[in-house]
Amino acid sequence: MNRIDQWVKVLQENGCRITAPRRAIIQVLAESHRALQPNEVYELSRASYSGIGLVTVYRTLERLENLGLIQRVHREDGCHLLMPAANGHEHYLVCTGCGRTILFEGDDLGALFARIESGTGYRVSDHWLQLFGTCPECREMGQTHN
Amino acid sequence: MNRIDQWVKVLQENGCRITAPRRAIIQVLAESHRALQPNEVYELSRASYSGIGLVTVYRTLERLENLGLIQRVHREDGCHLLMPAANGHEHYLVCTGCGRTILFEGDDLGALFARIESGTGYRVSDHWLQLFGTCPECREMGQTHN
DNA sequence: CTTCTTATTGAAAAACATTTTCAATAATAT
DNA sequence: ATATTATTGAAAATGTTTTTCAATAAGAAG
Ligand SMILES: [Mn+2]
Ligand SMILES: [Mn+2]
Ligand SMILES: [Zn+2]
Ligand SMILES: [Zn+2]
Repeated sequence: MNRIDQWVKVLQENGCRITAPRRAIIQVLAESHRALQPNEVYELSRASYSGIGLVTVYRTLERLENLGLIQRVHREDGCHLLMPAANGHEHYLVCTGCGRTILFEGDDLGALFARIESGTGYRVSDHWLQLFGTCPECREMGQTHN
Repeated sequence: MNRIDQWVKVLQENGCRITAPRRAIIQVLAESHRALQPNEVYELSRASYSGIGLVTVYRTLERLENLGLIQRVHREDGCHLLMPAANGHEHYLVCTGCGRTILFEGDDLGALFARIESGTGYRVSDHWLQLFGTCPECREMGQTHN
């Protein structure tokens, strides 16, 4: 079962109606390998449903985020970019060249948390880790062009 | 030498003039233990310089950020909160109750980066790590009041 | 201290992003 | 088929950040 069908199913299970505008938005986001701004989602969605309104994009993004299907990706300039959500304990690695974003897991911060908790009196309940770097394609281009 | 004087010095060294509005803004930010929104900086600055304009706040924030004196703190809902910048390799730990933010260091992600690089072909150049939790004061209040 | 240069200021307007309102439409259950 | 009601897009409202511009004042120079 592909991601689009999964998302549609989740929406249906939560009493949402499946409409043409929503299908267009879901398709754009579910298949994107980089984080998109609301405005970009709007533009790209118009390819499959030209009559779509920007308002509907915002409303659908909110739904998808609340259902845990999409997630924010932060960047230096802003934090309103959206990507298919991570599964469980995964984090994003964002290419600073082209924006292509992949997921990774396996960070082990338990020891760090323990040390911080005993040293500061704070209790650590959540962490947010995001990596930046260069994807193979961008590095290759950089080497040949610069 | 306290932080306010340090910041003033850095500004002067970079050809900036020290004005009353700037002093007000610097004082607010340099002494804050939690991240502030531009609007909050504005309100708090009016205490020491009532005639200040919001525009000046935005302009000064940009300066301070460019000079590396303040830094953004990210939160679930937004990333436009500002704090005195970390020194070197430090990260923030934000209390989700009161917003009080402290710094820590000593995260060792080298092994993780190496594994990701060899596994994905990406090169990791930068990382953002931010922790969320509860400060001692908030935890105590939570226990007695709830 | 006085004069000069020019960075800085605040008001107002503009630009931009996001949310609310509302009547019309269409998805879904019956 | 029909009824219910979630969803839609246009328009207006809201909130945030930036730009424009003439007046001001900080700091350098004499
Ligand atoms: Mn993690
Ligand atoms: Mn680190
Ligand atoms: Zn890339
Ligand atoms: Zn707290």
